[in-house]
Amino acid sequence: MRSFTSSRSPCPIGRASRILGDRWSLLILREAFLGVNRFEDFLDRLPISRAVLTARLRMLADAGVLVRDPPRSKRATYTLTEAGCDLFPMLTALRQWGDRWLFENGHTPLPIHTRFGEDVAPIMVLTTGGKPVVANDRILWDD
Amino acid sequence: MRSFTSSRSPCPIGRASRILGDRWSLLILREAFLGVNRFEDFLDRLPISRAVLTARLRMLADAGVLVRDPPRSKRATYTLTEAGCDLFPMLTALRQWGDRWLFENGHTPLPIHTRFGEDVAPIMVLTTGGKPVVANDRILWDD
DNA sequence: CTCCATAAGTCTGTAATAAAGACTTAATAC
DNA sequence: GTATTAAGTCTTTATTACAGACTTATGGAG
Repeated sequence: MRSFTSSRSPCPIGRASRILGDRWSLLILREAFLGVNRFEDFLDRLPISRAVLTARLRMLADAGVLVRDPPRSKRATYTLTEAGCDLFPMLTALRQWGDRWLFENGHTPLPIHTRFGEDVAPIMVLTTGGKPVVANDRILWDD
Repeated sequence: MRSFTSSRSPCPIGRASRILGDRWSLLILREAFLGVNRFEDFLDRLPISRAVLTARLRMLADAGVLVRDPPRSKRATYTLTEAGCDLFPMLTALRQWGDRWLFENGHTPLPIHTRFGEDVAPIMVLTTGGKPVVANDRILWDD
């Protein structure tokens, strides 16, 4: 029983929203990036019901974001695929946005250290030539 | 009647997912970035019901992503706030991800021209020193 | 090999949210 | 003022979510 058929939208955001646009997918992926990969561990860390977690993990696997191993038995692990790992820039942008706009004044995000000992810089949209692109360059959104 | 009370999660992704983690919010924002700002225009461009669109627009306004003007009468417009515009990097990252992973082989995104005549570059996560950060720098995700 | 503990998943009844579309209200054009 | 239409509400039906008990299968201990 397949719980996900991919969207046929011509728009990448339309397609992506069918995968990520629900109450749990972003949170499941956050946990996956933190290293969580077992069913019961997701269950412990998120206030989600078992049935919905089953459905979401299956959907994310069908969508190619997670891989279930072994594919056909119990006691499986769910880990990020290459496509899943590639959501890292989007999730980081979302995280930065949340830190900027969803906390009371005075909130400072927990310090983030990379293996270089440097903080993560604010994510920017740049042209190939390195010039900043802003939202009201509306042309960007032609579909 | 308020249709949204902000999340108290200590995690910015937890908070953000309460705003963006549903079937319509990302699509409404996509349209908003395209310049759509009237109720009936959103309705024409998305297969959403009137009642749900009413609720979502109110939620997005309560969340500070859109602003409704005038605030208390009909015939209003909904436009992106500064916080809403600041979702541009996240939406762009999502768009790039969708273009990379959600289309059959051979798909090339529609050419995107900025006012500089240059394409948009792939969004990267960098340290303040300009070094690339990758997903399994797991430390990044400590909450 | 058998049995046990437990991870993963299903099932059931109830509650919340969404869909479709008719109906209502109010703002603007004339 | 009246007509038009944009914005929103209401009602019914359908979908999805929830809590929690129950089932199934797997890996380990002996």
